[in-house]
Amino acid sequence: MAKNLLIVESPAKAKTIEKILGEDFEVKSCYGHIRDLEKGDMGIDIKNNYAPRYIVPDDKEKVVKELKSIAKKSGEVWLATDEDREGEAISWHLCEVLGLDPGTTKRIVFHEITKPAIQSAVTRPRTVDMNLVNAQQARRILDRIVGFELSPVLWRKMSMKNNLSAGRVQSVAVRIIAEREREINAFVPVSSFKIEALFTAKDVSGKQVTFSAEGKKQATAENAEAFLNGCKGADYTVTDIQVKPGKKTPAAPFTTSTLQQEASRKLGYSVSRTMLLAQKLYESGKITYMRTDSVNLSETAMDAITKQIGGQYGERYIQPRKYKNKNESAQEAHEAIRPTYMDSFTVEDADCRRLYELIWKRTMASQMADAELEKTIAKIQISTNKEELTASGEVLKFDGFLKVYMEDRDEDEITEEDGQEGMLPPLSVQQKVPLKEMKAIERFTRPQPRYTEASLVKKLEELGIGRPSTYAPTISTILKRGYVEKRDKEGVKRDFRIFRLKDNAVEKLLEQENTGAEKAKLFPTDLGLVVTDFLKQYFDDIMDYHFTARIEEEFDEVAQGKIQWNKMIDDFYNPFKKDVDNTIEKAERIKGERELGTDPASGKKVIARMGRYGPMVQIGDVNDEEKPRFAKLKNTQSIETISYDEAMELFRLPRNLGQFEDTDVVVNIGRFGPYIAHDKKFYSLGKEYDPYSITFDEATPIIVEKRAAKEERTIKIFEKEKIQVLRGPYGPYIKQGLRNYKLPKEKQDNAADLSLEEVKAIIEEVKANPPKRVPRKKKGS
DNA sequence: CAGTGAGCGAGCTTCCGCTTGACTT
Repeated sequence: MAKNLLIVESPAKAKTIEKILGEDFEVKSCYGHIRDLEKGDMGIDIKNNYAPRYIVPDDKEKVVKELKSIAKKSGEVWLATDEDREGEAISWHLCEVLGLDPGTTKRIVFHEITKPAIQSAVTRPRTVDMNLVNAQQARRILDRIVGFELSPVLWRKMSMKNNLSAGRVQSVAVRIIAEREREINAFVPVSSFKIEALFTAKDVSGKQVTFSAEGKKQATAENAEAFLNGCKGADYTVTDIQVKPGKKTPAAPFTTSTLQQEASRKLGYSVSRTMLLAQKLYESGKITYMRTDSVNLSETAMDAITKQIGGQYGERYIQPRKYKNKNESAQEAHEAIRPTYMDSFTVEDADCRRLYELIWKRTMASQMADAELEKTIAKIQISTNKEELTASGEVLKFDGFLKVYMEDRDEDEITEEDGQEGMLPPLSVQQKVPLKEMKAIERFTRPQPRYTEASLVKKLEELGIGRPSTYAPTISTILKRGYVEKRDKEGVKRDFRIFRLKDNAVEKLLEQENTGAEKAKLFPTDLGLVVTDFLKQYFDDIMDYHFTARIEEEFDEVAQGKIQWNKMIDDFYNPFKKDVDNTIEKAERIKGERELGTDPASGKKVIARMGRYGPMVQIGDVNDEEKPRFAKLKNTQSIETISYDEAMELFRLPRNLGQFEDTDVVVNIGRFGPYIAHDKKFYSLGKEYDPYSITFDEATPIIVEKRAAKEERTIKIFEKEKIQVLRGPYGPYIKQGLRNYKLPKEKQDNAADLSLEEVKAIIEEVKANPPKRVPRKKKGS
């Protein structure tokens, strides 16, 4: 009898399942979605109730062809795609493509790749849930409409020629970054004074040790100084000691987003790097599936984990726990990310190994006992006034899960108290403690930190925007479009005041700290800011942080069969399309203009704005008789923050340094950075030169040197035909216009002897058989 | 490669969500 064909989404999964199911089944993978909306005309027949037009994309034809031929030879076809909206749709598309009846074809689901789960699934097949499929179609069609209607609006209204884009997910992601940047720009730090006293006491072994206590924060320098003066000559007495037990609880096993966050915090991996390494671990059978929003662990996994904990650390460390998802939008088609085998430790590649160890530890910790603490709080009375000081200490009584793993926190979650609590020496009530010194230290409030890739993912997940499979690609998209940049920012020095009480005298000190430094953070570009403002102005609902959550509710209703998907889309489309048409008709071109002041020389306005080639400053108006002056912003500058003085500085270019060999030497910044123009030729300036200050005497040697270097590279020139034979890093080559042509091996040695005819023949030859290139990827990765 | 800063308007770009693949300067 012919084997049955079982189709799953992932090939690695197919292999495992085939082993479990044995002889009766051949298990194949469809590699995710096999059909998508056609690109032309949105792929949707709007007038015909939004009927979708599906095609099999080029890169899926091979898979579909193979599945068709196997299906033909097989007994029954079983569909075992993931149990979520997308998985259900994939099953339906498979029916359509393979000519199966969705009403009778067997559909099975499981949340974990374990023998019992799969064997029991096979005993309870169902059929494709068309309501769920329709919810997916609605999701797909809405995203297509939003993306393919909004993007062209940007093409029309932006002067920049880049292939701009907008969408339900990416545009909100950019908005998050943009708004954080503006919060930071608008932030005014407020200072206050933290009171910190150092005392001495004997520890258990009788040795004198120092411990610290805190007082009430003082709002102003005057208050702080007065407080310290008020403590002169005081005695300090312990009045109360409280000892409280405390505990710490382990974090849930990893999902895609929490793995990305921890790998970023602990290992410094970018989101896409984490996914690449996790993919490798998954393919080599080391971990379970890495694109998941579930924190659930299978029964078999729980057994293996507790067994491992018991063997390695002892029974006391075991505490089995079931975790529940907080996230409402979670679809939980898979397990949490965990090692497939808890007793497996060999991972070859070092980067993979670090990620694997992180996953292993987190998984172990999730089933381990709480850490037990003892927290001590001592109150210390000041004899000269009513205020009191508080000393607190923490002692770990039982390490529990901390033996293995402790989750890191993001910057914005770290409070002032963190890291303060050390050990306290044994103290008793009525004990007098001698003061070493007391300080009032000025501290400033801080704005929220900029987002890292991983903290952006966290935010998106909280808002229910995007899915585990799209977090990394979304970040790539907004970086690639130039809406956002990932970079460091240097901090600035800031003075802060300290008052110190020591030996009954108060003195004032001034110290410096570094503030505002950022590493590998996401910054919006001017393009990102301007596009966000525009979309918010005209498409407020799409840009709303809760838009996705709201339509998800409607998709759920479609999935429950409460509403028709085309009705839902129709309700969305009509008002949306009106907004699109209205915007195209009425909205001005996007300029992001900002007035900076008046140019004293001409009396004309100085403005910063978006130009065709990016952010720029301009003196005068295009409608003036005299043409306006233009200058490009530097990479680190922004329309929003550039000052008048900085703008005027930019107009110092181009600078004419004087005459060399009877022609002008001009310094400017062009498309490819700073350069010297001389005698109709261009010479790039290296980083070591500043175009604003380079002198004539520095510039001329550069011209001479670069000219000589170029001559050395030139083998032969056919002036009339504008063809050059040049010496490059990979050997001699021919250059005609913008294109380069590689010389065939046998002609490389005597390139200088080439005739015009030979050169032309080579060009024709290369043109006829162009060297194969790596195909351009559609999405950044 | 390097002036520009808007627009002739040929024909093109673009979305989100599933999955992995692969050959060349």
